[in-house]
Amino acid sequence: MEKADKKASILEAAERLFTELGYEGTSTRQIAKESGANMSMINYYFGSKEGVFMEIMSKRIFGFNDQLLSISQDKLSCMEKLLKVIENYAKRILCNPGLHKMMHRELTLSQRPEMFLKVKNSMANNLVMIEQIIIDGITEGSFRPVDVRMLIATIMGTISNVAISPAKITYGTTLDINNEEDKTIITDRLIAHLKDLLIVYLTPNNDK
Amino acid sequence: MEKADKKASILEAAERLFTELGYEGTSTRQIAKESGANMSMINYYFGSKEGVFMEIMSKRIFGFNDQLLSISQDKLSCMEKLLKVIENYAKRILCNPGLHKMMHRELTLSQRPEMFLKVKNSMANNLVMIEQIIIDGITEGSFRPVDVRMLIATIMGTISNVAISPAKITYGTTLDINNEEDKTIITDRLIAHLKDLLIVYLTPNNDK
DNA sequence: TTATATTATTCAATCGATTGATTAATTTTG
DNA sequence: CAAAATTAATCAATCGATTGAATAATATAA
Repeated sequence: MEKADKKASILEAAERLFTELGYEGTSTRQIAKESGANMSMINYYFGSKEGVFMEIMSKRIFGFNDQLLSISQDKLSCMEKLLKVIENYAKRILCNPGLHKMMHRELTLSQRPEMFLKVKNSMANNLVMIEQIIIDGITEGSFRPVDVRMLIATIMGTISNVAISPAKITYGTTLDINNEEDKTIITDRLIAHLKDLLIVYLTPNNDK
Repeated sequence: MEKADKKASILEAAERLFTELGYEGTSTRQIAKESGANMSMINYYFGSKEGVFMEIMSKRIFGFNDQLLSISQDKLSCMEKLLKVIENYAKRILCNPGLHKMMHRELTLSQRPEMFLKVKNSMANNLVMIEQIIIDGITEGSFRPVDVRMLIATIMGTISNVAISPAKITYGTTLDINNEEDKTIITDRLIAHLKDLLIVYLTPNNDK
């Protein structure tokens, strides 16, 4: 096996194990076994177990932020911007729920400060961008005045909840987010719901 | 130190450590050290490390379900029921965010099936009760027809997001959920937001 | 009550197993 | 050949758990 293959297979196995069992719950021996590599190869390529973890998370988180930025600069109405950003955000999280689970766990642990900061900053980036769109909408009068931070908690919380909750709990009866076909259905349903919710909630009331 | 004290101090230290460092990230030696107990006392009282964990979670989860049931049987309108249930649910989660973090982590791990089931069932219980209230409201025409499961994801996701997200990320600038005074403010703000959101979103549109 | 038996609690010491990491030797590659 | 890649063997440290003995508390018997 060539170098690139072995390195990739370690990352692949490690990501799957970290996702399922958590960082502490995964041993380097498991990673080696599942990837078909010798234990020493982990330290040879990544320096340490934490090095593998950092590489996985860094690679995944990278690009997670830049993509949304362009949308917020498009010539669209605030509502169009908001819906588009959320759609992208939801798709990106649901296409890899395992990573989101991992990020969420890191966010609730005080074990690895460096990783905590990385995840926190990644999330904060998305937050401020969404915040700015909503504030703009309220300022120009196209949005009702609302508790912006709490609304963002609703947006991110909804997406997160769908991504994390066990199959068959969140969504109807038989859908399973781990099934590729169902995943598309769930994603569309989530986006449709968020659009409906935000349009109804943010559109100023004409009755008054 | 008397028996009850020692047993309690082990549980107390363990809960704090499990919350901060996760189950795998906490060693029995740490628990013993922080609680001032001998290591073997952990096994003497709880059988194993997992026994301590189960006891903590069981005690906390117990009662989390029954309390909401009475509300759903009160003589209230669907909207009043829904808002009351959510208020109770939010308060209960925010009064102990650490426990919620722990439950959430267990929900994303496939390490301890028994614990996973316990947490899952606890959440599912709350879910079906909220679901029934919303379905009733839609059936009798006092609620708009909506994607019920997705709306529940929004409700639970919002509360969860506020409970889990690091201080100063979710809510404004200086509020910290670990500060007892701020916690009240945040809880009230969250409840007010959810009430506003649900009333606006679920109230049938008179324009049409 | 007092002496004895039983049970519950606490302790230091240590168990075998596993952890992440390193070494030195070997193979593969260019 | 030399450099890079891979291996088996091993390291000290720590893991959760158990041991047997000592102490404290309680119950029983006289």
